[in-house]
Amino acid sequence: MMGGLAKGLAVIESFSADRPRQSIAQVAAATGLDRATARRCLLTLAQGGYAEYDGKFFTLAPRILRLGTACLATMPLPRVVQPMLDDLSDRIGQSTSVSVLDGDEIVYVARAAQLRVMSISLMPGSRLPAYCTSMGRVLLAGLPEAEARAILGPGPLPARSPRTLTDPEAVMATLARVRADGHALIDQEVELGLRSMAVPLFNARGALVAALNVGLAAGSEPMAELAARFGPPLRATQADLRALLS
Amino acid sequence: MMGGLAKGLAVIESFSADRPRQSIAQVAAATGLDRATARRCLLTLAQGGYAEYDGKFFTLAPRILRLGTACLATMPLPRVVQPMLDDLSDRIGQSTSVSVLDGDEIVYVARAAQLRVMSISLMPGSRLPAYCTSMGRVLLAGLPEAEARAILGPGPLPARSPRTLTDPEAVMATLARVRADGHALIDQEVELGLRSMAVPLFNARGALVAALNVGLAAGSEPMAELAARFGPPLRATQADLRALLS
DNA sequence: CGGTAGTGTGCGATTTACGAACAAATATCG
DNA sequence: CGATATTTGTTCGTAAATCGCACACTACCG
Repeated sequence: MMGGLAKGLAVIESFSADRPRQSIAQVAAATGLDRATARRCLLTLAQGGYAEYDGKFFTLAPRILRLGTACLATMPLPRVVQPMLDDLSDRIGQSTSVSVLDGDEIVYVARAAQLRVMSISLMPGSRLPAYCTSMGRVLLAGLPEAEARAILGPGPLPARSPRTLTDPEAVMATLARVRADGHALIDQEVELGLRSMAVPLFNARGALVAALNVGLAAGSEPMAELAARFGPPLRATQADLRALLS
Repeated sequence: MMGGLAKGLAVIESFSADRPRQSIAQVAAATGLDRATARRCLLTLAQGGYAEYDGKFFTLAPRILRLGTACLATMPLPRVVQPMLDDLSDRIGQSTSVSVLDGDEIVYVARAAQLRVMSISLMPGSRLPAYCTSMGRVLLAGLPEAEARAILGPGPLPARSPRTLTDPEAVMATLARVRADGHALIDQEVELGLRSMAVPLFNARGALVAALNVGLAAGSEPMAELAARFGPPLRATQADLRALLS
């Protein structure tokens, strides 16, 4: 309906860690927009304080963060779960997180970090693919089979580690298991040395709204023991949050 | 130049923690746009997956976070400082943060939390006013006097606690002190029970690019001791980062 | 010097935004 | 309870904006 707005948002999204500084032509190429249009978008962003221009390259300004945090702030989820996440994390001595599904990715909305075991640093707003993460499996398991299959696509899925399941049907099979168990276990599929366990978070009406997980360094213990150790505290937090989530 | 984009961004910013769900008319009132225009913006956002519409109210969708995180990802700052922040936080056993200045607010770009002492939860993208925070004082002290005074405005500044300095000239006086000391100390000005100390972060060319702070619960010790205890580790990290920042 | 890549600037055709008007829902009040 | 106000959502015609193309200009290189 409003082309200009959609184009401008696409321009913002064209910036990433790989391309923090872009020229007009680069943005035009990345977004498929005409150079003149990209220029107008970028100048508008610069005028609004959302971007900076040194005459050659454009950079996003901190003001852009207002857009994202407006969303985080509007979600009651982070505010409600953060205290319980901190508490849970303290009790079990491991990092815990809450995420929601956005397309084929999970988006972290809250996190209580303990020890750094991952190579990348996760924070609210960070994204990981759904198919190879414990929270992603939990969230996919809550969808109708056809929808989950559509999100996974025809495959093969990118192997983030040697242990990643790359066949969509293999992932679909784990989803059935997740539904039966009420939790998902991931053993070094997203990154070698990292294991995690996730449970779904339901609201008071019983709808699946998010996932809660614990991540820890891979050890020698069998995965079954992991479920025995972290299942109870996770389920306790899950139950506590059930009444608090709308 | 591109009115539609600017209006759409204003619509996104009109959402906040206080107003997570807004009707068309509410958005129109908050942004000063015509109802028809606000409607087009919102429908465009919904069509792009940035917002959700239940026929009555609009809500921002997680996809919006892509815009903000696109910016965080483009900033080399978070990636560079996060490991050193974690390390520093472990060594001194307190929460540490890095922020940059955006207008009259500081924006957190990285954070290593230890114990929760503040009533609000801070995360990358969070904002606080500059005038009453240690990092804000450091960043204001790096500006020309006239600019700092312009940002502070005519006053009086809102008193976030009984100890908040509300007179812009009083704040300006502390800035001179900050320049002389090379650090800023804040004693419960942003919130009762919370103290903090900040140092500036310079890049390799000597330009002020951010501020680094440590926050801790207020105790009985004099503020001077705080400077003696945390000054050395803060300055060590400050020096380590100097070469890494461009 | 010619080629390449990038930027800035008109200029029609098209699209969009504005404002008012209409329809529907909600609130107010006798 | 029913009728009138008031607010909200939607539609529509017109005026003004943008879009995409084309061309001129600069800088950089072989």
